[in-house]
Amino acid sequence: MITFIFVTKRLLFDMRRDVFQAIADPVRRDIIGLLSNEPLTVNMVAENFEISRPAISKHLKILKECDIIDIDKQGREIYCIIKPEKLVPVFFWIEQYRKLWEEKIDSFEHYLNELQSKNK
Amino acid sequence: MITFIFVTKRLLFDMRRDVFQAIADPVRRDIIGLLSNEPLTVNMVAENFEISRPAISKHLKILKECDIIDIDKQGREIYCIIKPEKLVPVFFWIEQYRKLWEEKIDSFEHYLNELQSKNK
DNA sequence: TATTTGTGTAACCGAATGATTACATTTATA
DNA sequence: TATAAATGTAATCATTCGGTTACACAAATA
Repeated sequence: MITFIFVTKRLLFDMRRDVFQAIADPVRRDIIGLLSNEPLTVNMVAENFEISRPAISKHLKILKECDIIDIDKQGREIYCIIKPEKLVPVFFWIEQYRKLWEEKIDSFEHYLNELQSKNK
Repeated sequence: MITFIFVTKRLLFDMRRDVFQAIADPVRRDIIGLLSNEPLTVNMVAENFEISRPAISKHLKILKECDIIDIDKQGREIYCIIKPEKLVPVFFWIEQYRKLWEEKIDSFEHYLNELQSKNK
């Protein structure tokens, strides 16, 4: 019985649940955008999209599992509150490549400048 | 016949292919990390992972489709070259929430300082 | 108390993901 | 030229994703 529960849990929770997964979907990025202004109930979030409310519920569930949002139950309404600090790992991951792309963009601009001065 | 080709193309290319999708997978993030040091051949990339070479080939294909890497064919070897500037949209997306998380972290630090001074 | 409202979730579906093995193709080399 | 090496890809598989509709349930309200 214990084994059964364990296996079930493993199957149910073996999916990747990290912030990179959370922001991979455009709908979830939009939800994050909405919640960054103010906490919203599930229905208020859903109003901003064409897809069904249960679909939004599922996206919110994934955001919860990735710990990007907290919930605050007020009676029968559930407010979703963003935890912006959970995005920081993405910032650090991307930041480590900043030097790389700045070099590349700089060298491209340098190339353009060279080209322009030659054509004068 | 034309219809058939069209439908096939649509089915084959309807998947999300953007930089957020590219970095959603941990293996692909590691590949980006490797390639940020130097261009590597497919086999050289694959040596760094436990999974099969075809699996790596597929990840590289996705990175190509997301335009994160370029390829440089040298005889029978294919070098993968990173295009770090393609990560910039992620940087801008995440950067817009910086103020939000800094405020939150600041207020938490303020709270800790208050707590500490009261316990003196 | 009966009903409406806000929300979650189960069942289902088609497509994508991420892996495998087996095979094809091109290029270098013995 | 025969073989080895580097790579891509087809076929297959189990799982996840992202959506739907239908239903359940608790809380507010008429």
